[in-house]
Amino acid sequence: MSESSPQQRNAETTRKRILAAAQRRFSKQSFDATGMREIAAEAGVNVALVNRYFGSKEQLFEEAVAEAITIDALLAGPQDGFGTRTASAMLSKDFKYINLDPTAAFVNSLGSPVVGERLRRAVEERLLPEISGWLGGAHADQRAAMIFSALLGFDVLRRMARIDALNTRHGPVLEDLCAATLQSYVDGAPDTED
Amino acid sequence: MSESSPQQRNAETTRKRILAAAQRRFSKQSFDATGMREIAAEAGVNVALVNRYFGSKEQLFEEAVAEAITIDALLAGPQDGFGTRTASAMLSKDFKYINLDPTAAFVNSLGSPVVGERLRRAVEERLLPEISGWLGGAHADQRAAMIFSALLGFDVLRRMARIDALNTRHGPVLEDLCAATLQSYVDGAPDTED
DNA sequence: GCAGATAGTCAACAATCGTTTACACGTCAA
DNA sequence: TTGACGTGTAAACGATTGTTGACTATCTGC
Repeated sequence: MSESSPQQRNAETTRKRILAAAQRRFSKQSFDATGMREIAAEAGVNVALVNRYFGSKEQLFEEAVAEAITIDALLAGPQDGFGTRTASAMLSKDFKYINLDPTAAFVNSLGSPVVGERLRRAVEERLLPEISGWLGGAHADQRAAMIFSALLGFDVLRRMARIDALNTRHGPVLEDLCAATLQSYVDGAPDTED
Repeated sequence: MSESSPQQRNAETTRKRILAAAQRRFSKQSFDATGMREIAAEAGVNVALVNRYFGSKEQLFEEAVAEAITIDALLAGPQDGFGTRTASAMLSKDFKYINLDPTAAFVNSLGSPVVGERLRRAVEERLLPEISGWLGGAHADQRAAMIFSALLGFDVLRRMARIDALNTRHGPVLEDLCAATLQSYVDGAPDTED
């Protein structure tokens, strides 16, 4: 391919190709795990060129995610039925609440590839069964996972990302919101035939 | 300190000291960002000894998190009021749903330090205001953050950790659970005076 | 007090990282 | 056609990584 069509020189096009490659890699691997040479190879250019256009790996990353972060699709439409609509979207095969690869761009952009499997097994084989057994009832596995997901998402934003809206000074409001959600997983097994 | 008390030799004690140091570091930094020499220094031993006791960095990590993962405290007590109780705990200053540092041990164990701030700002300054403005009403910032937290936690577990209970084949159940939660954030501003 | 085993250190390994410097190619104006 | 500028490459830099083999120090049992 690259030999038959020698790829005419164009700075702007090349820059975009590098940025797209960076977005793809950062969506699937952590910042640390992603190498400059890896990005350059995917873009079909030399490593030095990446540094030339973006200065450093950090600046490249910043530009890559800045362009990819938007949530427009989910906010299109009326507020009635948002929950149903979004829940449906969340379960769709290629769900994207931010561009490219959803949570990956946020969380997986941190993270080492080899670590994933280790943590996955610890959660799946030890933590969730514990909650699930404690819950009992129909769809206990799903409800257990939802509880852990609520804990996880909340804590990631509040403590890791230090989102101000989740600061302790808003405690009363947040407690009410969390309480209702969590209790609903404990009490309510949804009456769905599965 | 270490000169006045020459630290008598004890393999078992030293091993535990290394493991504790590893847990502390992995709780605060990513797997990649944490170096063997860093752990060894915190444990007060030579790098080579860490490899000698644990074989490799991966094995050390696995043993470190395996010991730290438990959720006992939250499951102690009746199911009535679990939501209220857990929500309260989530907001407490030193909340731990797994030992040491909560979500950090799960998510931060993936991740690069320099990346955190970049993502944090992207979410806080662009994503959340967008949702918040769309929501309107009281405590819109908190409700927006809760929505994103639900998205994040769910997607991390389902797609990154590939938790089986959240597999698409359980779609109907999960959709009901997610829908109720998400819609509650859209409709309901809790009637708390703040 | 003296082997011998165990606990721990030192130094170097090979690999990979992000980055930079020096150079070659391609294109366009004169 | 030639010079010059912008695009791209090649190669090496220094630093740091996880890991290993040879070595030293300490402790234990005789």
